[in-house]
Amino acid sequence: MRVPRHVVEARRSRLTELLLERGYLPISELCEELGVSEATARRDLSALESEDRITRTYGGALGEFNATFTSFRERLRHGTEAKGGIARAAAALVKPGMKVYLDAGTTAFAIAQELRRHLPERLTIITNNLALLETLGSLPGAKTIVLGGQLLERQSVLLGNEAVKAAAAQEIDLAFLSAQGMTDTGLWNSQRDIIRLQHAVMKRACRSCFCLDRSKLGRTAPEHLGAWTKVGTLISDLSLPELRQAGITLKPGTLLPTHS
Amino acid sequence: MRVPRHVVEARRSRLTELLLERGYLPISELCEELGVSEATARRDLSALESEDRITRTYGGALGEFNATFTSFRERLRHGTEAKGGIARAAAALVKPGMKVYLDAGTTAFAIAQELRRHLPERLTIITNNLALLETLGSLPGAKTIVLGGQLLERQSVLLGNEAVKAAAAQEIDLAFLSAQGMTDTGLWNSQRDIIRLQHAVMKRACRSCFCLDRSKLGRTAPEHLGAWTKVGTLISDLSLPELRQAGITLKPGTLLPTHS
DNA sequence: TCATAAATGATTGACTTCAATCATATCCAA
DNA sequence: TTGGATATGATTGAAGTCAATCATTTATGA
Repeated sequence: MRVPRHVVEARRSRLTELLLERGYLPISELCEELGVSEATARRDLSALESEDRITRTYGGALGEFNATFTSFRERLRHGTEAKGGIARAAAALVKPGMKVYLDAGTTAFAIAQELRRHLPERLTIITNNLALLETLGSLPGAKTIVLGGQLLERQSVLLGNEAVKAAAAQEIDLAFLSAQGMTDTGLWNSQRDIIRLQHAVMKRACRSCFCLDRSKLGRTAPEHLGAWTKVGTLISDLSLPELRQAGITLKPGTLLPTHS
Repeated sequence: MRVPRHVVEARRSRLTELLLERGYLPISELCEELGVSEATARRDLSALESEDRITRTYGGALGEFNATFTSFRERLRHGTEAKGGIARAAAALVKPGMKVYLDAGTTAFAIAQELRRHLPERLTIITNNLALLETLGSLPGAKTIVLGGQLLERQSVLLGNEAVKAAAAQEIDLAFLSAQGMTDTGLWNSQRDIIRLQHAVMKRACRSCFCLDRSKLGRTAPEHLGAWTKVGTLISDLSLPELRQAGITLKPGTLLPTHS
């Protein structure tokens, strides 16, 4: 029997809420919870999936909550070859007892996963990258510090004055930073707030390593992060000749290549 | 053909890694990723499930990642009747443009969900409760600030000196706080670091509301949070006579009852 | 070295999920 | 008020999932 449109919408909202709260629900529980037949529950799931509000699985569904996280991890899987090499080279620099800063972005995520594999003792990890916390929270014997700041809706990162101020009070042995582009004039990033935080971190770090794969070469972004003279270490799958061809000359010892 | 034990363990570790990265995977993809038959994949899933390292679903499996979150949300669902009332009463105090602090714990989660339903304009939410961020990140027009601090593994909350320092720099209109127990001598909480942060928040807040349901009455915890004279507002499903019977007398106007 | 235990893949049958179809009831707009 | 559109539940057959069983292969320990 047909039912008013707003009732359908309300039920579907409730369904997404339920999935958001519970993470995963099998069809049978959805029917019970919503008081509808399986056929209707499936129809709701189809509708919501085509609006990208949930993710269907065989036998049930996942809340968008999971979708955001998996999409983030999905993004990570793409540049895997290059990013994996960069992450391994970066993680090899980390020694027991160090205080390590990890930037926003998927490269930092790859480094964190690498650290989980080969975990040095008494590590302190400092970051504002919320996507890392699920990974890092379960590291035994490691200490994780979040700088704080304002939550950026789309990206899962904290920025702003609070973040800059907190960074200025830290001691950092090794900072892994990323950027959106590199040209002959230096490094580029998308947002002024990200760059402000990166500057604050660089000022407090004994060593700053920028991690950029070859897809960033020749690209710019709205904001200029800094000239090459300010870069202490560049970890990349690019070679010195490739960089020189793009007009980038580095001081010797600056480039840390990835061996894959 | 039998295979060495360490190979099996390695594959199962890899399986949990995969699920942690992807959130959900159907059996077919698991077989492909791991290079084993369905039968073996299922056996691995059974083994890992009995060790509580993953969650099986019909047709696939979820990473423990989801399990932690759902368990948190599961916990929330239990005290629902009381907590829901408290959350509604609390959310009713929030007016447009306010800066609101939300504490650790499931009560704050309930308040955040309530705020999502009826969202005042230009809200600023300040918190160290990471479990809230997924909920709050999607609130349109609201600003979310995280204080920062050290990540506590079990609880998804940030504490320590960084948190206290950051709290001291905030302006807060309304703070919603919780505690683990209440007796005639005042409020109790489990950890010194939590209490230090709560004190710092109370010092900066125009109004501090403690949210405790009746299950907390008469219970103590390792650390004393403060005497009743310091409590500005108590939101609870308890009545004044019930409190008096437990030896607790409040200044008039302190108790904000829940009407369910 | 040998016997036992363990891991694997294939197969089977019971059970579940799913999309499509259909009849029915009710809404919504003309 | 009326006719078409739409939501719903039941049914059905195809496809998928799952646990149990069995034969085979190989690690492991005595």
